[in-house]
Formats: sequence, C-alpha cells, structure tokens
Amino acid sequence: MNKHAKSVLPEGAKARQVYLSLRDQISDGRFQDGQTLPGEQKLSEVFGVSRVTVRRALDALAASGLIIRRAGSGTTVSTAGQLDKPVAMNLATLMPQLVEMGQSTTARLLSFSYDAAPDFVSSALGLPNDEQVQIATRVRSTNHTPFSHLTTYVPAEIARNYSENDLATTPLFKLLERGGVQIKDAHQSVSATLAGPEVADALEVAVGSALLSLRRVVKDVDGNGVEYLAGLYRPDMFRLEMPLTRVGDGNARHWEPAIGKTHEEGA
Amino acid sequence: MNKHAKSVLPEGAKARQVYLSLRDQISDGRFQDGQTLPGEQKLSEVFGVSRVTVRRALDALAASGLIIRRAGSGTTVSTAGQLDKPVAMNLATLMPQLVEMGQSTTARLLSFSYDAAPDFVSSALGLPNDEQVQIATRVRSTNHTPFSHLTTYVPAEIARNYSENDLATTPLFKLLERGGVQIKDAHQSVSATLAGPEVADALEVAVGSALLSLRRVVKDVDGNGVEYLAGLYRPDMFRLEMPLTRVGDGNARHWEPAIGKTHEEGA
DNA sequence: TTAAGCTGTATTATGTGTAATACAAATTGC
DNA sequence: GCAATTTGTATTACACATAATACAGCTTAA
Repeated sequence: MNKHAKSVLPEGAKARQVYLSLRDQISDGRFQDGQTLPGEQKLSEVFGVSRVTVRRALDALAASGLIIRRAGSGTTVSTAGQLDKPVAMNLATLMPQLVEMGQSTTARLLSFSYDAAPDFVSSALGLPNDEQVQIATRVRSTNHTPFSHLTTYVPAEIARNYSENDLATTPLFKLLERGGVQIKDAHQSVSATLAGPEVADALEVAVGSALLSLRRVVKDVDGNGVEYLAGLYRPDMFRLEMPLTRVGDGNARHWEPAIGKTHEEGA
Repeated sequence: MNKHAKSVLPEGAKARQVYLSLRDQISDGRFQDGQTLPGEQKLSEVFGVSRVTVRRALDALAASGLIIRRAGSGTTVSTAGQLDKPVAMNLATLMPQLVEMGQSTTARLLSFSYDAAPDFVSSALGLPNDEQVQIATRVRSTNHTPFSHLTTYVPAEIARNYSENDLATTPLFKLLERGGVQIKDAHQSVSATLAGPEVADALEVAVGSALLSLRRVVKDVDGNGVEYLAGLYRPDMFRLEMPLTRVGDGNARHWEPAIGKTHEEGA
C-alpha cells in the first residue's frame, strides 16, 4: 500500500506542468478512479504540447502508480488505496482532528532560534520594531507522511515558559495556555502558494506543488500578540472543513458556522 | 493600490527553483524588507547554479516587485506594497466582500449546460446516479482582473427557477432562495490546487500557478442537496479571512468564529 | 476478420535553458 | 582618485527538452 510513491517528476518545464495538472485533477476528483483518460493525442491538443511531452508526464504518473496504461486500451485512473482521506482541521480546536483524537502524529523540529521579529510579524502582533521572538519551524506527520510545515513566531518572554523539546511533542497552543497566557482572539487568513525547494523537501512533495497557506495571529485578553503562525499544508493530506448553518430571517439572514456538530461527509 | 503583480515564473527548471526558494525566504521573513541580498556570484555558489540562472530568478523577483536591483549597490528586498490582498470572503454571506459592498464586480458565463451529475457531485448532494443537473461556469472579475472561477452544479428541477441570464448578474445564492429553496446547511472544504490550462486562461494566470480551491455543498431543510460549488480563486486577489474568539472554560474551552456577532458571548 | 483507436517505440530536427567566461557600468569605501 | 564589489550585458558552447513524424503492437468493437 505504497501510498505516496516517490514523485519522479519530469525534468522539463512543460512536461512537469502537464504532470502536475493531471495529478491534481486526479487527486481532487475531476478524474475519478477507474475513469479512462483522454488519449495522448487528445491530451497533447488540450495542453498545447507535443505527444512526447504528454508521454513524459504520463510516465511520471504511471511511476507514481496514479494511472495504469494499457496499449490499445487506454490509460485509466487508479487511485485505489493511493489517496488518504485528508486530515481535516477542526475549527473548534484549530488543530488537526487527528491530533485531538489522539492518533499518532509526530512533529519534527527543523529549526529553532531567537531573533528579531520580521516586520510582518511585529506589525501583525503589535510588537516593538526590534522585539526578540522565538522562531521555530516544525513539520507534522501522520503515518510517516508529512502534512504540515509550520513556522511560529512567539515573543521571547512568553516563549521562555516552555522548552525547545516541548515544541516537538506538544501543540504550541497548549504550551501557551499552560504558561499562563490568556488567549482571546485569533485571526486566520487562508490562501494558496507554490512549494519551494526547502518546504517541498520537508513535506515530501514536488517543487512547484500547490500548498494551502494559513496565517494565524493570536492575541491575548489584553490585545497583545502572542503567536504568529505561518503554516503550509499538503492539499492531498489536509483540508479546512467548515460546516455552516443558515440562520436569521429576511435581511438578517446569514450564515453561521455550525461548531459542535459532527457533520460527516463522504468518508 | 495593488500593483497587481502577476507571478511571472521563470521558464527554466533551475531558475524557477531559485526563484521559489528566494521568494519563500522573503515571504516568511528570512530576508526582510530593506535587507540586502547576497550578491549574484554568492547566490550562484549557494544554489550550485550559474550566475545566469540566478539572474533569471532575480529578474522574475524584480518583475514581481519583491526586490530592487541597483548596479554597484546590490539587490534589496522590497515587500512594502506587496502584502495587500484586496478581496476577502465574508463568512456571513459566503460572498466576496466587494460584492456585498456593491463595488464593481462583473461575472462572465463561460459555459452553461444540463447534463448528468458527475459522481462526486451526485454523492455529495445525495442525488440519484443519473440525475440531471445544471452545470454553469462563471468567472468573476473586479477592476478588469478576474479573481474567481466558479463551477456550480444544481439539480435541474431547482435550476429551472432562474434563467441563464440571471447567472451572469446575480449570485446563485439569491437565485435559489428567490426560487423558494429553503437553504439550511452548507459544508465548505478549502484546499489548494494548481491552475490547469483552461482555468489559467480564464483567470489570466500562468499554467501551474497556485490557486485556492473551495468546495461547497449546500442542502435545504429536508437535507436535499441543492448546490455544489467548485470554486478556484487567485491567491493574489483573494483570501479567506476567519476571525475567531476563544470561549468557554476548562475542557470546554474552544474557538468560535467571531462573525457578525459582536462579542455577545456573555463572558 | 476487419477497422479503428490507443499505447509503445524510434527517428530526426530544432528550440532553449544552462554553463562558463569576459568585460562594461555603477556604487561604495578607502 | 583608486580599488573593490556589485549589477548589467554580451558571447560562445553544450546538453537536453520539445516537436514532428512514422510505424509496430495491443485492445476493443463492429
């Protein structure tokens, strides 16, 4: 059950783009399991590249086990046992559900230092310009597959309440509250970005893969910033789930997140 | 005042890798605003590529406005006017804030048809296998810049309550409720994906660019699926903002989205 | 069986990304 | 002013991805 076979991505620029595009369409369901892909000739027309280039992309997909090619028959999608159900983040805990369910996740500390806060951190947290912050980068994995790359910035004074070793075992969240920080507000901003070499290596994905990007600013009851999180998540391993309910009447009708509910979607 | 710096990726494989690496280091603060980067010669040694390749990466960074190059002086980081992302989605309306604020957004209908529902749609909406659905693809723009690519699936029976022309002018949301649909639940799943050829063309980005991916399943009071939305958003034009508040005590302490309601928790 | 369509394989050009090198122009510090 | 360092520009050469084409082998359906 070699889930995430090593990604042997094509060297060429166009071939890699075709590969990434097809892989993406497979992983998010636009091409479903068992479905027959368009022929190589057809694909070369759609992507505007030669058939040789398409073949290089398909070679990589076949090497990853995502497709099965049969001469004369065609190329079919084969994602059986390949795709994990993604880890979902629980809005109530701001932690991956696996973590709160006590399932095995491991965190690896990639870097750890105290340094002056970057501008975007100090401005977001409301810190003095040259405030010292603890900068830590961690990678979280489940089943030996990394799914998140987290860089946290915490004011040095607060960060002294826990050790470097704590970071590798306990979510930063609990460390802060354990240290007496009274957390009040958070603001999350979700976007997307491409995987650079270092992050790609840490998350075991191809350079240029799409990643979910999450920025989180956490403040305490006094309005002081206590944590800045820059997180990158593998889209095939992680999703942000948001159950919502329609409430109110007339013009006041609006959406509200349904927090407590265990809204089960297709497993 | 967004420069609307389109992400111009270098064509070459190594050049793009250097570009992505440097962009990462800039965006997460390892290279801060105003800081002088290592020289091109030094960078070529660090990355193990030729100086020409480094220069191509720097060209792309300069075109994006992330760096400023001065002959004799060096290359400095310039992230000053870079971090503004104009359009944000409001969680209470599930619409971009620009839309509800009445600002100028235009919607263009790319395709419109009635067809059998794809498997992932029928299973998500709870429809019979061969149910007919209306499939519409729209692109929304502001200031002549497209920011979202939306594909909606609506059961044919419900879709007959509005016209093809309505789709180009009115959010699907209001069309459904206007047609008597009693919307109750929604479930959103946010992830990231790569731009394929068609979407890239529609959103005016490079093929292989990172896009924010949003899947939304809307159901009525009877639990019947009434809308399936597959949305793709340009990360440089759109982000999902989520203000949160920490509520509860002890083990029941958790996060709640601070939407619409103004600190009425009673605590 | 036959025909059509697909993958597998091979060939030859051609375009282009990359490396290596050299030198000019601009800036800074001595 | 002079020297050192940096970016800007140009050259040549090479490796390789890409395009275009052709044909063989396999599978499916009529």
